[in-house]
Amino acid sequence: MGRGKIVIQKIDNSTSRQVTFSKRRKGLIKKAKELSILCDAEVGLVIFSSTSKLYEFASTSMKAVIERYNCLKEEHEQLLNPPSELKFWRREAAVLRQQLQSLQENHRQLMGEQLYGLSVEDLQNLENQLEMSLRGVRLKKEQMLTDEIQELTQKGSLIQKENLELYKKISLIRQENMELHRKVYGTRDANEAGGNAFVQYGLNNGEVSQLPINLRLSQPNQKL
Amino acid sequence: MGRGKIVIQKIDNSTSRQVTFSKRRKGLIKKAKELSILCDAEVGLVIFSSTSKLYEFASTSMKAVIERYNCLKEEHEQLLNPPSELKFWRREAAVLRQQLQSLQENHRQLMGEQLYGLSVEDLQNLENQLEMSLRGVRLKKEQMLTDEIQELTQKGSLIQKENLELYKKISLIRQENMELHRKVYGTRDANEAGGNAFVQYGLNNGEVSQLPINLRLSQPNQKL
DNA sequence: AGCTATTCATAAGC
DNA sequence: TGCTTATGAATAGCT
Repeated sequence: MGRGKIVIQKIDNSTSRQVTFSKRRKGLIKKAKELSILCDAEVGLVIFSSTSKLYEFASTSMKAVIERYNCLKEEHEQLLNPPSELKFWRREAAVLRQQLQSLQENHRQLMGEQLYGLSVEDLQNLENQLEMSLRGVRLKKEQMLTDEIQELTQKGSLIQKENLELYKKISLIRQENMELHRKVYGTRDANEAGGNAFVQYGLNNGEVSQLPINLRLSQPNQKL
Repeated sequence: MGRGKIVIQKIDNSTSRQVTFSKRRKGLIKKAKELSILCDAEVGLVIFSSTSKLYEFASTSMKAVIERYNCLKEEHEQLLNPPSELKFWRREAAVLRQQLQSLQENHRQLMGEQLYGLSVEDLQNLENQLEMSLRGVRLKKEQMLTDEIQELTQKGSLIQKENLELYKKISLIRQENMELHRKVYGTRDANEAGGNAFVQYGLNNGEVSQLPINLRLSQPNQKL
């Protein structure tokens, strides 16, 4: 019924499909309504579009139709009725509460509390568990500290290298400076004005170069 | 669409109504099916005849359609039905589930697992906690062992006392026996028939009296 | 249950 | 989305 015959299969063109859906949905609901009136029938119609939009028609009310339907097919009632859903959530809460309590007791025992009901064997197991956990935690901590130390050591040695370079540069510049002095003031004493500052910076060159070694020393002593 | 136009109202003639119901019902279901196929929609259709006979069509399954329908409606109704016990229990379950998850994470860390997100400080705290727990558990275990040992020691010394009493009795009875022997057989040797049994039981009197001391010795060495 | 005249729904186009 | 129109489908009333 239309300008041309169509085959009943999914309409490829999305727009066309949307238009057809709109038209036919309207027609279907109209016919459902007519049937219910003409023939004194109770009709319920639910339509979900491909975009999940809901359209519905019910001659009485959808709730009544579904309930009547469920009454006839008593199997489903469990998940669909509000009272049974209430039951479900109550049970769910009870189960969760029990799990929580059990875990809390376990937790308290792991924290060294509430040990009254335990046998010596239970206590021994708990002790073993705690020792194992402790070992794991210590291992992890050590690993992290070791990593950090390694990183610091690397950074330290890098900085040390940089320092050495800087010292070399300073020494070069100082030499250059002294030569310039000599050229400017003749062969007289060069340590007068510009020289002092350099001497202070470069005073204890050997001491600074030992710093990275100190950093390395703290690494291997961490084990317990 | 028929030989004549009809008004949409309940058909009086029962037979005619029955016929129309049959025809239109078939048509309605056909159109519902076509809509679901053409437009990729999920459709559910329930029809109760005036004689309460059920006819149904569902593109997927009626159960799925009704569940989907209820899911959508529940979200809507939640805002309209504030004082719902259902709502309460759902929230309760959600809260409990969250608590449980939090505790589970904590628990796993206490068990030395899942330490990936923790800082060195966290790990140190965890280690301290575990050490404290371990101390508590060991203390409790020791206490129980000490108690048990004390009890055993008490029982042992009680039994030892009882033994001593028994030895005294035996010794008395033996003397009495020997005297009786003397009276019966004259001044001759008394260690012949009846005497042997007693001698075997009482042979090493001094050794038995040292047993309770052994029990006591094991008590103070338990600490670690 | 079949038939057919008639009405209706709707595909295509704008 | 709405309106129009040609056309096929649905079906009212009859047999």
